[in-house]
Amino acid sequence: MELALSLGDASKQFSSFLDKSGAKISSKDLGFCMGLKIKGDHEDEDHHDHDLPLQLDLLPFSPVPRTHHHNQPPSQLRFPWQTENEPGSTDGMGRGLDVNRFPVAEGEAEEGTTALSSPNSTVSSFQMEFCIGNSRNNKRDLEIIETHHQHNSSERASSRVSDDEENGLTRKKLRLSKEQSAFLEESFKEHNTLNPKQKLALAKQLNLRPRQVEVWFQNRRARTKLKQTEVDCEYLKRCCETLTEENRRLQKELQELRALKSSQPFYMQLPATTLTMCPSCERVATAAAATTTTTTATAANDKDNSMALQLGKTPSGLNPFSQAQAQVQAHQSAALN
DNA sequence: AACCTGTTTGGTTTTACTTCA
DNA sequence: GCTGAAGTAAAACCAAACAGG
Repeated sequence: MELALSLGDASKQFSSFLDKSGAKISSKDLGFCMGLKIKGDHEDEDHHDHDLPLQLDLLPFSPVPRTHHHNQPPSQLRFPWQTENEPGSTDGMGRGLDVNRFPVAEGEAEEGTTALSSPNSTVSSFQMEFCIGNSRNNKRDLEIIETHHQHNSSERASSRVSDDEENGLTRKKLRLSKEQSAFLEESFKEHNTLNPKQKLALAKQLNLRPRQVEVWFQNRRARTKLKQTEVDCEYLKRCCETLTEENRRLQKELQELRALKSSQPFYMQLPATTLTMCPSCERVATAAAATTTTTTATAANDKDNSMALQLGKTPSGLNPFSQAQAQVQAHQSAALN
């Protein structure tokens, strides 16, 4: 069994599949497709039907013919910012996803409604009634009276009015279908904000209220921001851990240097010329200058940080502690000779 | 008017538990 | 008594909707 998932130009990802199934697609179409090719346990047998790929097109504009949709032509949508000449656009505007179709449109395109609903969708859908009040400021004027299908998920995926729905069980919330969400998601990738025109066009295409589209984009932006915050937080956490570790290492190094200094006072009195450098020109300081610097540093014994800084400025590339050790060893061998 | 942010609401999924064959 | 399937209630999660700034 082979499973392939494609975002974007489905024609490329599934060319091998589609070649076998003979499906023709336009390379211009943008789609979200999932291909499933089942090879049965009896591949050696003559079960050709097992080799037939199954491709699910999860966006309304994905290019595979919808043979499971009563041979209806695929309903294709375009983004509001696309012109009719742009890829993905069709002249079939205005008949989009209608899982949350307005009651007005319910009757005229019921076949399409059913066809566009994924049979495997667990998404609920509702029949809505809109009672528009007088005040435009009162958001609740736009009452949604919806009743929930109490049947199985595939039935819930359609927008048909059931007997239960007529009971007037009011809900204010509905879930968008996968197709609607996917289309909004694609729209969001293009533009994470909408101008009023785009909002209206999207709402029309998806058979949603403009307010729903607006809220969806708001929530989507919030989710994006939250995710980004989490990522940033994680990054800062790692930075903090790295710096803490570095700090710990430097503290340890400093302690070792202090111990070295107290155990070998003779060598530490020697001018530490090779341990210092001029902070301005970043060259190793002269003996006199170094002496001055060293004296200063020694006088300010408490200010170990400055010493560490100086040590850290050594141009050799070795770590300061190793360099100090090397110097001590050199002095020791010189003293022995 | 549009957006952000925090909160509420409710649908869906997961989990823990019980019952039963 | 043990096991696995089936059912169920509560918890957890997530997305839609709302309110206020």
